[in-house]
Amino acid sequence: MKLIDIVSATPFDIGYRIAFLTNFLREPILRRMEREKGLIRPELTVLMCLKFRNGLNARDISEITEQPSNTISRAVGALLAKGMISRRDDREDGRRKLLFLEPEGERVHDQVIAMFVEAEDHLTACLSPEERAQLLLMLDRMARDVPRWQKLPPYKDKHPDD
Amino acid sequence: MKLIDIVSATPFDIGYRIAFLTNFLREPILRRMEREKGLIRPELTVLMCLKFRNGLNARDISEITEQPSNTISRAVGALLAKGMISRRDDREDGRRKLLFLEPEGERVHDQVIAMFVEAEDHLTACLSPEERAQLLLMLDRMARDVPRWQKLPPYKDKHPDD
DNA sequence: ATTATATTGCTCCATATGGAACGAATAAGT
DNA sequence: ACTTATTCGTTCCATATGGAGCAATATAAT
Repeated sequence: MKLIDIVSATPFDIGYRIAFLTNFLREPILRRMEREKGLIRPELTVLMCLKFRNGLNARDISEITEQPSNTISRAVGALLAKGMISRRDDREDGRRKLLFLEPEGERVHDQVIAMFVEAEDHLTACLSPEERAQLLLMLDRMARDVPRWQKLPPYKDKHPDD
Repeated sequence: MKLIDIVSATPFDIGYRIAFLTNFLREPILRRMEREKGLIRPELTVLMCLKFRNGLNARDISEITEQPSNTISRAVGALLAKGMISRRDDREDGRRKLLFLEPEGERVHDQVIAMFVEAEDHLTACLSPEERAQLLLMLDRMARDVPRWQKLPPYKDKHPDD
């Protein structure tokens, strides 16, 4: 018996398959990143944010990624110690410390991203180019729709105290 | 700035969006399950496996879900203590201990699944019925294709020692 | 000015999780 | 029969992670 059979038997077809794919796509790579590059997950999160926009502070990254501030704080400390990012005070607000991607950080970032790109090729190998484009459109629409339902009151429990 | 903008800027469109959706779909529910039902994730894993097929042993569940055996062992112990599952020795092999879902376990399982079903409705609200069906087909094909590339030698590192 | 409130980044602590290894039970080889 | 190898479940240990709260700084109110 395979896990996919259990997945198929559940009444949340799409969500479970998406979670299933995430598990087998992302986990091995992150595990390997931890082992070979010595980076933990929030550290990659920070690198990706800074790669996208340099000069953010820890609070920005925490809010964008919806990760706890202490998690980001730890990651920033580790990346600083490794010389992968640098930090300087914001002249306009002494509380803020601006973060910048250093060459070493960008190098490692790009290496990890390359692993994900390779995995993506495997993942989508069974799709035609048209299907792939269509899938991307649908996923993008769903992703951009997340904020609409994410902030709804927490999903109601249909059986509170049975 | 939103996280989805960073997602869009990466060269692994589909995989990242899938991981993004998984994060915002699954994490809040699992967090809530831990808080309100007192179940941790591997415990739900065990319940789902037994709901699908009663009488598995811990090793079966470990192999099906590709979770470490100690993780499953802990979850089984916790579920036994709560009376959510039961266990009896296999007459044919004294090492194996067969696991069975108890009514209390099934009740909690169904409650958690109901949360996922509700989230799935939110997730797919932006799709037409035809799109939804098509998405499901593609996701299913990709999920069933995972074993093909999963067991390939670990993804090559394109920049080993730059 | 002075007090109250908000924000930033961090540390302490509890816990979830995975890797390694171990004892018990079984199977395989000779 | 006896030794060796394998399998099952478990415990020990290291670590990643999140929640709560704290000190420093900045802003607002009076």
